[in-house]
Amino acid sequence: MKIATWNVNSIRTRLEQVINWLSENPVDVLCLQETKVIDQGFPLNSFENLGYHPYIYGQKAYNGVALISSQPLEDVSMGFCSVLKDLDPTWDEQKRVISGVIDGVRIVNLYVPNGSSVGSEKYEYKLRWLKVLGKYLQQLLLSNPAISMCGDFNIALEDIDINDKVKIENHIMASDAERQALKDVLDLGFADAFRKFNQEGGNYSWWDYRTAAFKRNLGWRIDHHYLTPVIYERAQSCIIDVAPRKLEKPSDHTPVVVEF
Amino acid sequence: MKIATWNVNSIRTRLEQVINWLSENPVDVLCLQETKVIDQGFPLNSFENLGYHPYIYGQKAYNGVALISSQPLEDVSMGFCSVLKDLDPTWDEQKRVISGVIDGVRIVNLYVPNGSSVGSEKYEYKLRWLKVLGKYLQQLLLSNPAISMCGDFNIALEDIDINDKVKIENHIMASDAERQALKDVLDLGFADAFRKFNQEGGNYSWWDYRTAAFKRNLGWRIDHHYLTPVIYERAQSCIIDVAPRKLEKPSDHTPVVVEF
DNA sequence: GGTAACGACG
DNA sequence: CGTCGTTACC
Repeated sequence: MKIATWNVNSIRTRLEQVINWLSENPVDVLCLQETKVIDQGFPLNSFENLGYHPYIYGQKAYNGVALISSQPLEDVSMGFCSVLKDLDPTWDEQKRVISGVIDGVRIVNLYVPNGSSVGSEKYEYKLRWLKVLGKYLQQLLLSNPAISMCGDFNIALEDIDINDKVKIENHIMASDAERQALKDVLDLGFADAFRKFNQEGGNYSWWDYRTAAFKRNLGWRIDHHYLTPVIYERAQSCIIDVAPRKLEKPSDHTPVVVEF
Repeated sequence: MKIATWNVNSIRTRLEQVINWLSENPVDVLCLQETKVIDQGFPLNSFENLGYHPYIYGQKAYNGVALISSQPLEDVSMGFCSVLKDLDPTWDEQKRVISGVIDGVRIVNLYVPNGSSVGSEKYEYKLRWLKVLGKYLQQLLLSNPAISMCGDFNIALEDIDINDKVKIENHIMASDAERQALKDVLDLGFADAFRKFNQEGGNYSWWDYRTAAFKRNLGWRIDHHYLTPVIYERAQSCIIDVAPRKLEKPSDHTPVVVEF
């Protein structure tokens, strides 16, 4: 099974690129982040015409996630609150979580808050959000131990996931508290699929639009696939496909594909 | 001599199309309207690299005209006021007029105000602007009887210049007062080059972006070449080149080329 | 429908 | 740098 994650930074702006990529890179599920469109504006037809089944969870201007599945998904759920019944419903105001089951595997697609800068209001929200994510996954694990979680985590777990031109010290996406919050989540039983196959630095999935970061390969590896043991054991590859980032008017992120 | 007029609706957005067109359609002078950029932002190099001499007169966001000449122009003048010394300088706040001499022929490039709707403040401005234009041309004619005036006139002089789906009655760009104001100007000795060669309707130079007007050929002929007798007599052709309007992300206007 | 400017966000 | 939302203009 092939699962791809791609923060497309607006599905409407990137539609042609996404459709082209998907045509040449068929996957079982394509997990999109930052679709940046309300559900009525999502280009469902483009994916249906390719034979895919889109499941969308969007909002105006910001955030927004989607699952583009080769076959109908089971038990699709949008947001945290449909899984965590007692959770404050404001946690679902930002559309950052969508999940569904394919061939017995639960796919969880996340757009983790960026956090703006260390110590900011948004940073605190990011940390709290990761705590909620932990509870959400605990709940999901109760009914299904086979989870493939992916998305834009907006966190580089290790220093080798970041180009060395960056002053990592207290940098957003690299601060200790963020990393620890993510590690706490992963301690539920998730392992990084990419690191099963590759121990090298210099592998990035995101390059800032500013300062010509891509041309200078000043990137970050912040888009991940995290797998629970039953899935991790059978994982065969995890590849960052840099090609889409080279196109005209690209997303700042590029797809990452895991096969298991 | 070949003179082209083209309202490009932003030279920065349309640069590639304009350069491609000019490469395949060399002219002596290309007259641009709605460049929509201040002079520091005008892509001079792109034209210079093609061997042309650009003369620009732009402003922020709106209006803006330019002469792109195959050879250096003489006696280039920007705006009304440099010709009409006693004119209120506010007439040059909107950049709509540029002129220069090539091979003894004065080229006048205009972006006539649109006028918004009949009876509006902007409509009155359009009528007053055309009166000033008349005085401007009178002054120019004193020193040179050979004038080739072109541009986006935002006026369809005859009903056959407008598709018949439009209710012409008091429509902006077709009202009696506008037509009369333009006719008063033309009475100084200008004749419509296009009508020397073509008496048919259905020939348009502008199609509204809205309502799929181009696909349905619901256009207007509002981009004109008006020639004084010495030039008009030797005119050999006047062609509307519809091709650029068929491209992706086109201007709403297409080039009109006169040869004399 | 498609320009541009501006401010917010990343 | 490059999204979006807004406003203004055509």
